Amino acid sequence: MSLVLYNTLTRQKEPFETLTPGQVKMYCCGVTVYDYSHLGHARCYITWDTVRRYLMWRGYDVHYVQNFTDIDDKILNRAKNDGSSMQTVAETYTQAYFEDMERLNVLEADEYTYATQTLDGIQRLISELEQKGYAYPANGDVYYAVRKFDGYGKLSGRKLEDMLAGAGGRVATDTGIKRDPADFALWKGAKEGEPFWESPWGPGRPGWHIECSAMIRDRLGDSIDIHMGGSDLVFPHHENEIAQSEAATGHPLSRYWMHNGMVNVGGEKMSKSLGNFTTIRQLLGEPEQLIGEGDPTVPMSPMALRLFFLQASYRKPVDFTQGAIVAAQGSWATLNSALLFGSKHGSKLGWSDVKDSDFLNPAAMRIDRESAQVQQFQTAMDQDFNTAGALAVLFELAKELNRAGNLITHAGEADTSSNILRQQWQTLVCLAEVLGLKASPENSTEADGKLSDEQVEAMIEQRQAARAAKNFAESDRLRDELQAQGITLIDKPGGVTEWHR
RNA sequence: GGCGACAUAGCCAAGUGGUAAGGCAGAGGUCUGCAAAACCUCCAUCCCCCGGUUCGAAUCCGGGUGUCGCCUCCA
Repeated sequence: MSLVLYNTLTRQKEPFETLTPGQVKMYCCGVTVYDYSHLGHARCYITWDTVRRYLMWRGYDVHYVQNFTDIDDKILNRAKNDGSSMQTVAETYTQAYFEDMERLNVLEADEYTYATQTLDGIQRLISELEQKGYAYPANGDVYYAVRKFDGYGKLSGRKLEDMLAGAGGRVATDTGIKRDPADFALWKGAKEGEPFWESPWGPGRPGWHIECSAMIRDRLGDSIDIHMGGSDLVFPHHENEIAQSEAATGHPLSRYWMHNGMVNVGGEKMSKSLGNFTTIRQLLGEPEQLIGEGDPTVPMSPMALRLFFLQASYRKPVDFTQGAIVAAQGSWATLNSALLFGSKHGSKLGWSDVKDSDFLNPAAMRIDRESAQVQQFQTAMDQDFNTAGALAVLFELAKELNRAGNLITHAGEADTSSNILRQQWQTLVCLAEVLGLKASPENSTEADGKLSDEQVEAMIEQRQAARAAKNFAESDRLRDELQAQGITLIDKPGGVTEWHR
């Protein structure tokens, strides 16, 4: 049984074979840091974080590199608007990106690269392309001569002739400088007042596509295993990367190319240019705000957002709607309460290690890799990272654990043995970890520390008295008041009322 | 105009030849002063439409219809 993944380059699923056995070199196209990240970015980096986590779980030694585009016209424009500098804008939104990703439980890359720190590599690569006849200077710019590269179009499956035929007037505008309208800039000469770097072609800044080619070469070598990014990058960005890198090195840039589907709103792609985007922090609330989950100003928890994306196939577009938020929140509540099973019921089940520091640490858990659940999980994930199929395993475990937990709470004991529950719980925690899902703290514990047990008991007594006097309005009022504090009452036969937070 | 993707229950969604996973929501029952909680049970004769191949198709082939993406910055 082996891992199979969909390769955009060949348009089919292929068995995963690395260049070096047991090692994976992967590169992900990062963000251009000129604004807060939106849900499209969230999906992208959650997707590749999950792929990375799964490859690690499968035993691969993974080296994951991601870039920040911190030289770009949009950053420049933003700086002009804000009366700021390109560097300040870039640093602000790079920091914001890290904050957002941390909340979404996206692991940090092994290495981050920045265009501003790759100028040498970029210039070396452009020089090389120039020497080999793939690049030519013009008016202070340097362009890549697309027609010199035989494989141009192999990733996106298009022919130059087709593209130009249908593109209308859009590509014809700057033909005065370019030799061919499809040629793209490797280096852009600086205009008056723009930041610049010195180069053999005069002061200027790198084009967008060249930085990825240079960074990959610098950090990972001529060929890598997986290159990934949003499906909107297939053309021209990734196509151009291939043209640049392969013309220079003579080796395939990447063995596999993977692309995630877009996030849609009302059936249309979420994007900056359409203005229909929701930023991650708009949806989740500002990161510095510490708000209880019951607070209506926080409509979605980070893990629910992550789960929302994982419930769909990473390659298909997803529609982001209010209904989707609600459904994902509900789904997450189910998984979350099961993930908390150990902390909540472990001591009642006689687990002696509940207080150990590693009790909740999946890395310290020994689960049975041969168990039916783990095998089902792996079979799903091996099939091009079928996270939706994998989640079915988690939900089955979660439903059983929640049922057992409810029995413990309401009946005093579960009808499943402590050992089996422990195995199920640890399996759930470990598999959830592979998908980057981790328990959020119980919503009531912190927020409702105001009421002591004694106060609760006192109120229950008052309510019992009201009930005895058939003053149900008063008894219901007391129940509601307690419920508002996160305390649930359970009336049992015989006039006994139990409660839990 | 060129290239490509998708169409499965109220909603989301897995499944690529062997008779429809899972989630959300919903319904009924037990219980209850009511409500809530809990537990039990139910929820696609069918996979956009029309043909074809096959013992057998949501799954393969042909033809439609619809939606979306890329071809300009984009995750």
